[in-house]
Amino acid sequence: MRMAEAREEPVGKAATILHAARQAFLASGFGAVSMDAIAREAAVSKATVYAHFNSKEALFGAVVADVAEQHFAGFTALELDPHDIEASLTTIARRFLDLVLSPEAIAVNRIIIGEVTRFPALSEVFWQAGPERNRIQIEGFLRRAAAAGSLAIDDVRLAGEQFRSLLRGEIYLRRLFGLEGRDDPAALAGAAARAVHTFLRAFGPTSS
Amino acid sequence: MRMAEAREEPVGKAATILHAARQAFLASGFGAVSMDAIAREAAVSKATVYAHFNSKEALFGAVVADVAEQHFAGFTALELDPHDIEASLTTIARRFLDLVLSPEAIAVNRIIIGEVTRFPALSEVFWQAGPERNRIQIEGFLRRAAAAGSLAIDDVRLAGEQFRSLLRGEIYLRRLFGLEGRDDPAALAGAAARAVHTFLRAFGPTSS
DNA sequence: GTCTATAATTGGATAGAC
DNA sequence: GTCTATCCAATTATAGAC
Repeated sequence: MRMAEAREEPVGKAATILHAARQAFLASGFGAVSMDAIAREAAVSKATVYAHFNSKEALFGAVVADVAEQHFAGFTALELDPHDIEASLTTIARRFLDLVLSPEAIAVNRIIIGEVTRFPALSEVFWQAGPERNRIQIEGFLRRAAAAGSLAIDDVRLAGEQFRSLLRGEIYLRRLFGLEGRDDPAALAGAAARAVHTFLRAFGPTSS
Repeated sequence: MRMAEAREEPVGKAATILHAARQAFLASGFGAVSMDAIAREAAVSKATVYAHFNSKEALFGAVVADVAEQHFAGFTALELDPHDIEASLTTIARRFLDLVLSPEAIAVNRIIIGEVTRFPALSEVFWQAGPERNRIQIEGFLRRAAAAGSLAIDDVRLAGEQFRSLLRGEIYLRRLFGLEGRDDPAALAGAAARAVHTFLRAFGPTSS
């Protein structure tokens, strides 16, 4: 039985190459990064890169799968109290925004969107590993909250989609377009609060 | 005084080249398109392309500016009646979705997002020509509706942002990721109706 | 301005030694 | 598996004739 590999200091050439490729692709996209640059960054020869990954496309796919799997795995809403609706929604909101607005998530979104015509399959992989998981977690909570009488929801799927849409807001798009940098945590909390506020105006127990 | 140039059949080599480049870039992105391909498509030599545009980057920039300017120019909400709130919001909603979900808009979004690290300035150009215009039009209507007592809005800017976010919903993201094709108009109308419905639950005159 | 032909470079991928 | 050296195709950009 082995320990899990460290995240910061990759062990082995394959991990080193994957790590270097990840940095490079997330920073510059697919087209602007050369295999030479990746090999240089990983401090190995190009032949070694090809010994582990058959092509640039394959390496790119491995990076996307790696990022998606690792980055979105932790999102959960299981332990939240459906009776304390505002606090629970606010917690979900902050977790969601922390995740989707993180520089790494934005970078992955960018390259997948930009290369969707060249790698249509990657979108599907990413969507299942990322947004779908978030959706299921959030819908689970909304369902429990509706059952507890904390929310007046007919269509849980729709309400969940609208909640996530309110959360993303304009800031997510502006980040994708590179129009603003990293928010301070206070701004993020404010965005979460405004989305929760409006969501509760529409779906709160007293609204219908 | 000359007539405006026809849109379908570009007049002159420069326009022909721009047209061909537009088709190619929108279909495949920046990196996957070669100047050879553009010259071939435009039925001119590569030297002629370079006679009109100094570089591939410059040609790309011209395409983005052209698309942004032309595509978003027509969005307006000026003539809508703030007293017939549901109908007016629904009209805005359909126009907005028609625009932002159109294949051409999705394609432009994709290439700008994908190349944002290589062409940071293009995002700004596009944002001003597109989303900002939509925002201003929609806020103008919301302000009139709030003044008329048709909506209960404190912060017009926020309400407008949330309305647009509800409209984009999941479908906009799924389009960006290439996960679904062109909607039939009925589905689009349904998405508009659901967003308006929720918006009115939150901001309608009876809700607060 | 427009063409043909070509320069100059880059970049993905591999051969062969160790 | 790993390296050095190299091949080969594609691509941006330009020279020079008309």
